[in-house]
Amino acid sequence: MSKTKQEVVTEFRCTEILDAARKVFAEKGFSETTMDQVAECAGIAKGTLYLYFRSKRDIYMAALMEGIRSLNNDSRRKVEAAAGVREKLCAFIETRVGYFEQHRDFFLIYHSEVGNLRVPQATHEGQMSELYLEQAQMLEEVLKKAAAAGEIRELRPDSTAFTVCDMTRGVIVQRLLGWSRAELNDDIQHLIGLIWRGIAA
Amino acid sequence: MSKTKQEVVTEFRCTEILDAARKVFAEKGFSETTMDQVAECAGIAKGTLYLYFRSKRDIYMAALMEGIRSLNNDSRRKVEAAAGVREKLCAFIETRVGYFEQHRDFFLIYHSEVGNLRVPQATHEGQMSELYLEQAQMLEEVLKKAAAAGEIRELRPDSTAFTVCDMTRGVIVQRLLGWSRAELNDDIQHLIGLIWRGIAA
DNA sequence: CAGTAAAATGACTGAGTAGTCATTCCCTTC
DNA sequence: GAAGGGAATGACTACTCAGTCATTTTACTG
Repeated sequence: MSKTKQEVVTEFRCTEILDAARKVFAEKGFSETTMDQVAECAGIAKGTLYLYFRSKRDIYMAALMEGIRSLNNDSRRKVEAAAGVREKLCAFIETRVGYFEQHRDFFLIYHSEVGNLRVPQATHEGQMSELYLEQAQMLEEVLKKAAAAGEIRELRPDSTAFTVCDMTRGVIVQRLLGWSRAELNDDIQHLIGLIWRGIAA
Repeated sequence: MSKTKQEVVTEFRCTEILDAARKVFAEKGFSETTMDQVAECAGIAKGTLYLYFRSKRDIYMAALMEGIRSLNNDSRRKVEAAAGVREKLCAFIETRVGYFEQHRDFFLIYHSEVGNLRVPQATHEGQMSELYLEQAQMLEEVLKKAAAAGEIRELRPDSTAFTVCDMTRGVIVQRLLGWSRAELNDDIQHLIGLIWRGIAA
């Protein structure tokens, strides 16, 4: 009973902290953000942060990982629900673009972290690229099956999967930086058109 | 005479510093790199750095800008020299992939900076994205002309240009992280195949 | 409405580092 | 080979900030 209550409070605080973290880290980046800023944004004292997280990096990684996990789950669900290959691809792209439009803060962290190819922190080593690879592998499976069924031509599914991910990310960046004035759906359809002709049998 | 000599020394020192900077910034990222490390890597004292550059950020941006400028020049030259559209595209991708394979340090900085969508430093504001857009615009021109000549189908040249850039960058990342075990040329050809079918008339 | 335990606080500390500048070094010139 | 001046040096300063912990606040219980 009391334990449940405690858990609820803890979860609430954690969410509060991670939301604040995403906001400020997105604005300034990891190094330029101070714990005082995170605390202020979350409306709590700095010491409190350390009741729920070990370190600054911990908060950052937690905010990042949670977002990626949630995004991957969304993507997987939508892709599985879609019927044909083209629809699955469409679902993948739409889900991701949509998710990031809804969570710009998260995208900024995500994108900047993907930009960090240098060796990650020991504790989280691998975890990040594991989650990153997960999305690509999901697509890879779709492409493999489609190729086996003759629905698309034979090509290297791994490389192609990565490329689709890259293109999707690219569209999001274009939109975020205001380089694209088109409607969201036009951007997506344009991209799908390009990909589909590229891989069609 | 003496002025020329001084200029030579200055240029030499600057090159020396920027090379060292690229190396250490690539390893650790901007914030985690100390000026002492840059100095040590360049084989000079820290104070000397400040005889040639105003600040840490100055060195970083100089290293970055010089690289981008050189890359863009290479790309433009090769693209202009190539005959047809497909060849121009090929030249673009080959040049960039090749350049980055030769300058991995630079790519790490470049890639991490492209990952920073937050507001850049006041002084260099815009300069970065200007140089970044330059490459895409070059491609855009090629695509526009090709579309007008009926060599490729009609599509949004701006968006497509960005997408090609994203895909190119993606291939480089795959190779750098060891996610691709294919030969360099296979990766490039695979990508071109994908793009060409995607945009062909 | 005490009494107590858990949660929250924020002043403080210690480590780290960008940038400075008095001093030293070295090269040129006469 | 002495004098002069510009280049190089690195100890030092002034500051920032992650993480701590003694103190205060809050919440619960009997």
